[in-house]
Amino acid sequence: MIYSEFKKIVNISKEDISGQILEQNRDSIKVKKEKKVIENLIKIFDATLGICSRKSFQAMSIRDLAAHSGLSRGALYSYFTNKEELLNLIQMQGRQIANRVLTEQISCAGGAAEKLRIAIKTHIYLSEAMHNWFYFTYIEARNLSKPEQKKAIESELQTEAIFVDIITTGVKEKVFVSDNVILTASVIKAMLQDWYLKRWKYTQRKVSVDEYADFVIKVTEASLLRKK
Amino acid sequence: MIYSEFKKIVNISKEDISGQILEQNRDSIKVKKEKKVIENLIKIFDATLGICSRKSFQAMSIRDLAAHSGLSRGALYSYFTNKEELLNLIQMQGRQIANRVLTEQISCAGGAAEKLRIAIKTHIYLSEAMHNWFYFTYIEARNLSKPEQKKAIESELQTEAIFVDIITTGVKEKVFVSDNVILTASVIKAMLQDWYLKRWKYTQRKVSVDEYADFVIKVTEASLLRKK
DNA sequence: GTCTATACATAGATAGAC
DNA sequence: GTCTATCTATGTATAGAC
Repeated sequence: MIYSEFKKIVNISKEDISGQILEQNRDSIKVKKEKKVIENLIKIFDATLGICSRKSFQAMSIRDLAAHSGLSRGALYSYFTNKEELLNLIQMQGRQIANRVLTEQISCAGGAAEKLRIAIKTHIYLSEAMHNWFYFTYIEARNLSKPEQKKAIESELQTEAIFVDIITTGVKEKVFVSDNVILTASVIKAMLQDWYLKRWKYTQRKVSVDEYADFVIKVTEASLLRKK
Repeated sequence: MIYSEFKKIVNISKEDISGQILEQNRDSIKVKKEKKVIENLIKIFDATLGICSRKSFQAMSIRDLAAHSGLSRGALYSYFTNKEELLNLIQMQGRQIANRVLTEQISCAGGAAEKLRIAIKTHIYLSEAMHNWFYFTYIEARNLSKPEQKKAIESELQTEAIFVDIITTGVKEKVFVSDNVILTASVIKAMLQDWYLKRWKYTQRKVSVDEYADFVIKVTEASLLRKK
């Protein structure tokens, strides 16, 4: 799999999902023409993520968003009932895309060792293609309402569970050795996360996506693979 | 070194540093009695960090802070000229304590392998003892002014450089093998950071500080130590 | 469906009493 | 040194015109 191809898949999902978002939020979205809604939702999401890569969601005013999205303040409120709901919509959208792509990709793989490599690579590719969203989700999670925070945590744990499963299978198949599967999965997640939390650092140092992914795979395998 | 002893060291530094903060900010602190200043600065810092473990700095109003610190709104402005400056003060204080403790502890160690183990353990102990501050610093870094952001980045890179140095020495001494020292240091930092960014997860799973530290050391050594 | 104008709330900062 | 009262700015949300 090559990164450029991977990016196309994500873009397709992006439009699919905007339709789904509409379905799931018919009540709070007042505009009726489906085409218009999808078109404007994408504008709104992109503008929000763009602004919030530089400042916090709270620091972004509706005035900001109106200016960057091209819609007026009044019009914006036809797509969400209040600012908090916008925050929820974005989180929902991102989780859905990420989840779909990740599970799709992993299902193709064969043995545990290959599955692990693909899971790592896909996750890093995903966070590269949807960098703004990954960053936004992590950094704004604490400003969600309690029930939405719960969903975010579930999603985080679900991703971790994918790695726990792969490693557990690998241990059973005797290709991996690990005395603490959960902690292993945790630190893998930590390394994956660094790619989108500290992107400025890697960009500055000209570390490529593939270089980083391969390195994480190497470190992981050094600790998991049976020594000969 | 045991965690409980370690915590005492940090508390001593906390008072020392409040004095230093006063020295460095004579111009913006209007209150003259040194004892009062130190006493109230500690109140203000603790209250801020406490509130900001639950919501963002921006979401914390001066009214919130007044209520939690025990000082009135008016009085607070005797200790900083505006809210942004308070943010800077806290970052400064934290960086100074962390930096001092980390360099002190590492200087005691012998060979590269031991130095690496102590550096990892100290960093995790530190972020445990000063959890609120570490979390706050990371999460609020993006809301700093450009020059203050630069200082934060320098501090981050400086910590990473400590690990780069240790590993480089180890490679020269032929106790470590690494074809990419900088990436190795980066992923070590990523694992260290997870301890304070995802503390809820580790608390929930009853993973102790020492267990986590030992695990990070194990993973690191699996990738760095020469295979026999 | 989208805009402009505006009501209403909240937060930062200051002035002057104690 | 600290407090209360208050000014001013900014931001969310809505109402009604187009």
